[in-house]
Amino acid sequence: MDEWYLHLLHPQDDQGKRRTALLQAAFDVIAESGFEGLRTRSVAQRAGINIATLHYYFASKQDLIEGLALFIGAKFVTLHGPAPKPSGFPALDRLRQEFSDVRYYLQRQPKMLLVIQEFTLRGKRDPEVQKVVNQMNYYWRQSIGKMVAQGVREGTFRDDIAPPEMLNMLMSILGGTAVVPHDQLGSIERNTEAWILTEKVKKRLKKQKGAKRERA
Amino acid sequence: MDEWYLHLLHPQDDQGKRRTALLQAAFDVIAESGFEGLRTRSVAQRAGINIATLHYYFASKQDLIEGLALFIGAKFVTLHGPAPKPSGFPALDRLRQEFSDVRYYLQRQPKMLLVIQEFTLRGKRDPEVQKVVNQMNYYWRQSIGKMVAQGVREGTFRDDIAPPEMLNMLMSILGGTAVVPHDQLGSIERNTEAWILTEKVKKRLKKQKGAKRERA
DNA sequence: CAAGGCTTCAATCATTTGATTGAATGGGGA
DNA sequence: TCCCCATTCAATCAAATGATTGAAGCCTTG
Repeated sequence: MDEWYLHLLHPQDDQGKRRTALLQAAFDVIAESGFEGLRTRSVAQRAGINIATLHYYFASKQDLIEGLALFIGAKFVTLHGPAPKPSGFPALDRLRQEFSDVRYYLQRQPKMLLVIQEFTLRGKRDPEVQKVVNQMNYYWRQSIGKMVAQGVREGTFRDDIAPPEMLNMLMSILGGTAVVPHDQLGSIERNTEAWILTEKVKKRLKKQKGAKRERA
Repeated sequence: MDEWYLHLLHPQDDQGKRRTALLQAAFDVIAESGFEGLRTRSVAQRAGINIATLHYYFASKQDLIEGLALFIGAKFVTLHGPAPKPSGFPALDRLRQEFSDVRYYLQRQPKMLLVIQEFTLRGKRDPEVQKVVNQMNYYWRQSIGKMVAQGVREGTFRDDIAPPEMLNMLMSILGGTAVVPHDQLGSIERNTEAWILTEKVKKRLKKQKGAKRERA
């Protein structure tokens, strides 16, 4: 996924802004009523625009949906939770960033999560949408794959598990957080760290923590 | 979740059979086109029944959907993958049964998985559907919770992780398998066992495996 | 056989929905 | 100023859609 699409998020001209307003309206409608309740009329009304004008910007409903898919894809790669405090282990920081992102989506962007799920389902019967969904998944998997490689190389992550297997486990754990009560995310994060970090790093972290408590 | 609803799956009389045929047809339509494409006409046609007759069995489309939710809830608790070979550790067998179930759904019942996801999304805006979805999740979580308790009690599962936390991890791992390439499920199962089993049990299993290889 | 009620169906209704049309609007350039 | 063209809109169309109606079919019971 390249970055050519960023203009979608920050349109320059009036034309782009109206397009974006329509996409945002479509996003809201889907978040509220799902694809099941997506009506071109509702989208136009919510954007304060005539239906015919909507069809000026998007030839058909399908066009609107595909435009929204790209819009969401662009947002997905730029939305992040707050960065964790540096721990001295870059790969661990990246892992914590992943959990921070999940937390951010669950708590601050639940609509985004909903709409992504709607698109994931629609992708099963809509090849154009599927493309974008696949890109998002690929991007995410790739990013976690790099983190695993770095963690093992650095000695932050244990090396007795083959990196692709470690990647699978992380994908499953992170992806599954959606089915777990939201207030249990901390528990999952802690246990994931306990599972993935080497003993040496865990000891080092414990020492740091002890020193911090000392100072306080 | 009780078992009073089993009549939904094995109707006795003609009336029940026609009802079930309609539900099955609705299930198929949703699997193919989602709620987005659910039309009473398609359902009736697929069941080879007149639309008015559909409305005789289900007063409204909403009625049909709620009926289908119960139907799926009933199927959910009865569908299982093949039972694993007994390992000598009951809790481990239950864990393997869980993975067997996931594998079964992914490979043999992908439609069921799709439709459950559709209902999960719809539940967000439909309280009646939400009830059934919640029941299914509760049932599943409960079942895994019992397994964890048994595993720790037996000494099959490690005891240095609080059972509720172990439950969270398992839910996340199992729930996340949907986002991982299906052929990686074996890798996840192996690593989950490696994570959850006590050293003693792992050694015992390795010895069994060695003996088996000896005999061969 | 006749009565009564459960079940089915073709036909129809009112509304919703995606899309189009042709006229109006308004700003920029010659 | 006048023209051009991109943009916007009220009005409208044809098809789709959830639901209803009234007649007919069929089985059980007396």
